[in-house]
Amino acid sequence: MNMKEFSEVTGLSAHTIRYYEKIGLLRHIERTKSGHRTFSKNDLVWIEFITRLKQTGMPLQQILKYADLREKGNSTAIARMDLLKHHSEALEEKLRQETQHLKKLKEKIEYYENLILSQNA
Amino acid sequence: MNMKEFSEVTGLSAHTIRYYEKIGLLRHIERTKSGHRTFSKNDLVWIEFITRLKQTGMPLQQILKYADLREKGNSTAIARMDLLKHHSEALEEKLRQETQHLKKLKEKIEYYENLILSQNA
DNA sequence: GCTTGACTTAGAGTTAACTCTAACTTGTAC
DNA sequence: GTACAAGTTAGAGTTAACTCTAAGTCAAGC
Repeated sequence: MNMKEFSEVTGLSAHTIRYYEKIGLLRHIERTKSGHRTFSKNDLVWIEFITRLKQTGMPLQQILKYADLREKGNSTAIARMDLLKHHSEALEEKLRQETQHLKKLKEKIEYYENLILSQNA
Repeated sequence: MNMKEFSEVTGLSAHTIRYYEKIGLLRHIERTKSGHRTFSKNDLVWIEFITRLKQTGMPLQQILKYADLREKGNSTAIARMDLLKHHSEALEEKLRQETQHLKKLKEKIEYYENLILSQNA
């Protein structure tokens, strides 16, 4: 898969993909003999995982730590699992808070609805 | 309420509070004759609302739009309600996605748990 | 073989949201 | 009345995560 295609399927710009490689989120990307990147199915799976972590609010620095552990092989399985466990707990807490915020927002919307009804009465 | 107290109850630094005033998120903050800010109960309610919007991912620019509408009085009630409705819909969608992400994360954690069990067997 | 679009790099620029600094003034506890 | 903590301003600096630029090389269709 060339850069264009990879960019399209991941939804990330070529700039962003190169940036991710530069900071070490993507590693060992194959190259053609002329120097162009060639992305594999594995690269795709990995970047989708990165995207998932990112979309749940994990900063790239911490994703990088996961990438470092992954690089070191099987012996780091427990450390990686711990990292994911912490993150999923934080995410659960965030979900609880956001749910609470949503409820309050809806109450405020309802307040506006009543206000507007009474203005038109 | 002076700056120190307001900072403590809101959990925001004095720097951040002044910054919020500078960009127009906080307006008409009273001053003592010597120039020190004095925050009211109203200011507190308003900043808690700002914080809620912020914590659900609304950028300050958009919160500022809400503040502008609020400034203009009752005639903007519908516009403000619309803004909140859009945001609460976006938030609902975000919650759905995060819930999905959480599920996948937990699956991955379970995968690690099994892996580690089999390594120790 | 030439055009046009895609690719490469190093490094500069941008944006949001703070965060800090310097230089100074005010308030409060002894 | 003197420390010292807390307040003020304008403006500079920081951080994360891109995003773009310049200057060039490569690939594919005609």
